[in-house]
Amino acid sequence: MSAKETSRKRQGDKGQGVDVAPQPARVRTVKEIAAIAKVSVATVSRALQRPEIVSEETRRRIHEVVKRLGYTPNALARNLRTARTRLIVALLPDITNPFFSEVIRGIEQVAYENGYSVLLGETQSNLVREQAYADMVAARQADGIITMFHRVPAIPIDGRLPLVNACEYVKDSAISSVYVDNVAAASAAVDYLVTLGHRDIAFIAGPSLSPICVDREQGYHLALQRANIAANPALTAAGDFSIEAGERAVELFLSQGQSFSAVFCSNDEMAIGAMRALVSRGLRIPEDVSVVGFDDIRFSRYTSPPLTTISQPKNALGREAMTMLIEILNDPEVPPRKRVLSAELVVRGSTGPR
Amino acid sequence: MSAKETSRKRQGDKGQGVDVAPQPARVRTVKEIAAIAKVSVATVSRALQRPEIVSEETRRRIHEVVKRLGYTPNALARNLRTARTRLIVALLPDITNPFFSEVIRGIEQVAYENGYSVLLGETQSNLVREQAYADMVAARQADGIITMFHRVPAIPIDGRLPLVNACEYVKDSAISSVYVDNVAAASAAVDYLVTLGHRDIAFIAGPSLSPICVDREQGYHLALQRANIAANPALTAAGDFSIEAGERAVELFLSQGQSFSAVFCSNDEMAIGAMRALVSRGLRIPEDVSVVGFDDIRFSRYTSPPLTTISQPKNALGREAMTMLIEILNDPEVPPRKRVLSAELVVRGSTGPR
DNA sequence: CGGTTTTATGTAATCCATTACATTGCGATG
DNA sequence: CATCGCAATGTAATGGATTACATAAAACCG
Repeated sequence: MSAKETSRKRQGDKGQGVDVAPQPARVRTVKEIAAIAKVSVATVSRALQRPEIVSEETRRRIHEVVKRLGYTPNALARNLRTARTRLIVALLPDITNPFFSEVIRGIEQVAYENGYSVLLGETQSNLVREQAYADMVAARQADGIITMFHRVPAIPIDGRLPLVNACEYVKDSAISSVYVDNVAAASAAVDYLVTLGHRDIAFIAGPSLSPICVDREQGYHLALQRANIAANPALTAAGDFSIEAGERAVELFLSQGQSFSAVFCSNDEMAIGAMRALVSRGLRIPEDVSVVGFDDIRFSRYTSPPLTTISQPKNALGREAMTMLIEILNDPEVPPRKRVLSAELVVRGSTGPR
Repeated sequence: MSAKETSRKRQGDKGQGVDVAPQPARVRTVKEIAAIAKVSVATVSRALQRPEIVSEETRRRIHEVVKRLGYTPNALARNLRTARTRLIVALLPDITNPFFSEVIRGIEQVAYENGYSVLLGETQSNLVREQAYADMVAARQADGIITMFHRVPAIPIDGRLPLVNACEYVKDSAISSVYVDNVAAASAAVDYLVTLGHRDIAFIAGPSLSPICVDREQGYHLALQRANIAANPALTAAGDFSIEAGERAVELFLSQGQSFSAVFCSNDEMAIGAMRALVSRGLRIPEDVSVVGFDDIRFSRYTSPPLTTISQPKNALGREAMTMLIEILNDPEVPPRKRVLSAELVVRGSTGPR
């Protein structure tokens, strides 16, 4: 390219006469396009933004130049001027967790339908990272943010904040959230185990910092109460949503000599870990122990036996979250709200009669 | 806050005298900060960018105002002016695929060490989406891009392009890539099966558009050749990397009455599907059929039996990709290069002697 | 045909921060 | 004491688009 340039001492030889510029070859701007197309910058901008208000002839000419030179408007300049980016950031603690992927798909569908793009940020539950991404909104690099964990980063924007909390929720009523009724879902799962005749039902909890986990535990207790079963505290173990945590919990129960015929887990990954630990101890699923998970991630269909679990409406959660965010973006006056969806039990092979 | 505001009819009562402005409450700009701190905009900018060149006293005053008003500089304006964003976009076809998550972690580590932030884009192998994200670079919303699929979107930036292709590669030598030696890895996997005494080894291929899949297939054939085994074309099936594809492939082999004692799969998810199909037909793993995957995703450790697979250096792939991208960003002159890492076989329970 | 819209385009202000260059004040040096 | 250098700060240009407002030409109308 630079070789070509030096050899092009005599310019304007490529037809058209004088208007073939010296081809500065660097990055293009509206100005250049305007000069080459022999119109003003305003017209170029219009031809690109609202083609219908530019005359057929001019529009064609401008588009030809734009295409020929491979011009892409500088989005920073545009966004600076218009004070909007049409970008939203979706934050999730862990992209590995298949639960989120469908939620994201829901977010992206609605975003796309409304002319927004979605960028993902993985926070690894790290407060600093959560804040760093949230700052993008304050710094005007994104219009809004959807968070999928139980903390809400501060966004120092006066007026209300363009944030929706999805899948989780925080008590603060100023924060819009979309999530499922975890108490109802968890108790439905345990109800089902009770129906199957189980009475010694273990529970593997999730991180207790997260309100949804507290709710799931509450649902578990609620169902036991309804069935007049006294909860055995030794049959509840704390976990952190990982496969390993599920394994450890079961090891713990077994090593303590606890007897139980069913385990309800706060998420599918822990259920997978639990199943693994049970099998490695020679127990059969579901003949000896029934296992129920929560979330219905894609892999839960492929465990052996396939996992009975609570299926969250993942796509709907995402769609709803994005819809709410767009509402907020369009009208800062809309009050924050909590939207609660319902989840349903999916019975597969990991549960059976006692 | 708004309640407080309305009650603050008489302003300036909070000490300091006249300089406590009427609190315009809208978005802050350097100008406002400068006015309140009684300095010029240049000094404010300096106090924030290079504090050391501003006098102790002034710096303190400015920082106080910045903090008090919750001022965040407009990143669009900054990036526009400085022509860099310190943002890079990492594109992956499918966030569900656990293979990528570790790669991304590697990317983020190096990015962070160098002051960059990473935004993720899921393309779902959709050309339009790939291009849309890539356009962010052309539009100056991001400095560079790492792609994790086998197509390279066009980025109409004159000069070289700030793009690194990771995990996959394209033939084009103008594109920098980081990937593993798939031929060697695949043949090592098959060599191992041969060592175990297997001779009827089936192969489930990945998308043939992807060069790495072609390489894996080539590795398979290479190993067979080395062992003087004639390849049976009926024992090769096409797949698309999904669990379902693995199931279908095995169903196909079995329904055709093919006899085989081992299956080598182009990725772990297909291997999981294959195992599932084998088990549901009553075959035991590894007693009746050995299964080998590729990638070593997190779940492969938790299948039953645990999957023998090729472990890609996922973190290193990510780190290396980001390192290369930073090199390119720092010096546009560095020539593109292909970096090939090696992968190793991890033997677990899904393989056994014939 | 004069006057009023409408359509197409241009001029210049604007968005907000960064930074080159200019200015000021002060201590150091000869 | 004049001069120089340096430190601290200010002034104004700049980045690249969008768009309010202005203007010119064309279309319309009675």
